[in-house]
Amino acid sequence: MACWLAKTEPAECGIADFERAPEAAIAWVGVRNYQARNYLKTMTEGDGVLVYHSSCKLIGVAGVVQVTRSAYPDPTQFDPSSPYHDPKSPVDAPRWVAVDMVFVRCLPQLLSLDALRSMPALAQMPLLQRGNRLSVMPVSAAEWDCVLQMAGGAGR
DNA sequence: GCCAACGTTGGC
DNA sequence: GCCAACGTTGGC
Repeated sequence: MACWLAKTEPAECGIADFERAPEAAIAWVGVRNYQARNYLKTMTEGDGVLVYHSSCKLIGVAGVVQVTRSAYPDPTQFDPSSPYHDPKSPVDAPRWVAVDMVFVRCLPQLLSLDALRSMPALAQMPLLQRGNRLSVMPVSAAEWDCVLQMAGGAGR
């Protein structure tokens, strides 16, 4: 199983939205960055994903979800009414992909950005690098364990 | 709302 | 293919 971290604005789609309907898969749409998209394409069913809340009051890792469907064309790219509409994406060769994810758990407490920065074991995470803007990024097994341990939970 | 960082666009 | 302009991200 591979591990990932995905950024989201909780006002739009946060861990609470997954928790609210724990049986329902949510489509992770709207990724419009090529590097992040390429990571999305390599996700497989069962992969774990740390949900990171950004652009909000409580910034940090808030929970864990799991991939239930690997990459498929992101429908919002063809929807003129969607904020993610991409008129330049060819219908016969979709530019952007989505994956489906399902709730696993909320962390007992949010792991703040400061807390993450305080851990030497996490210093290499792209998330913590200066100027980083990647919205989907790989997480090493060691980083994953570190994060969950900090959160007071079990490992993988 | 500010601003640094960085990706994308488009003219040449 | 270069590079300036522009837009977006995201913490503060």
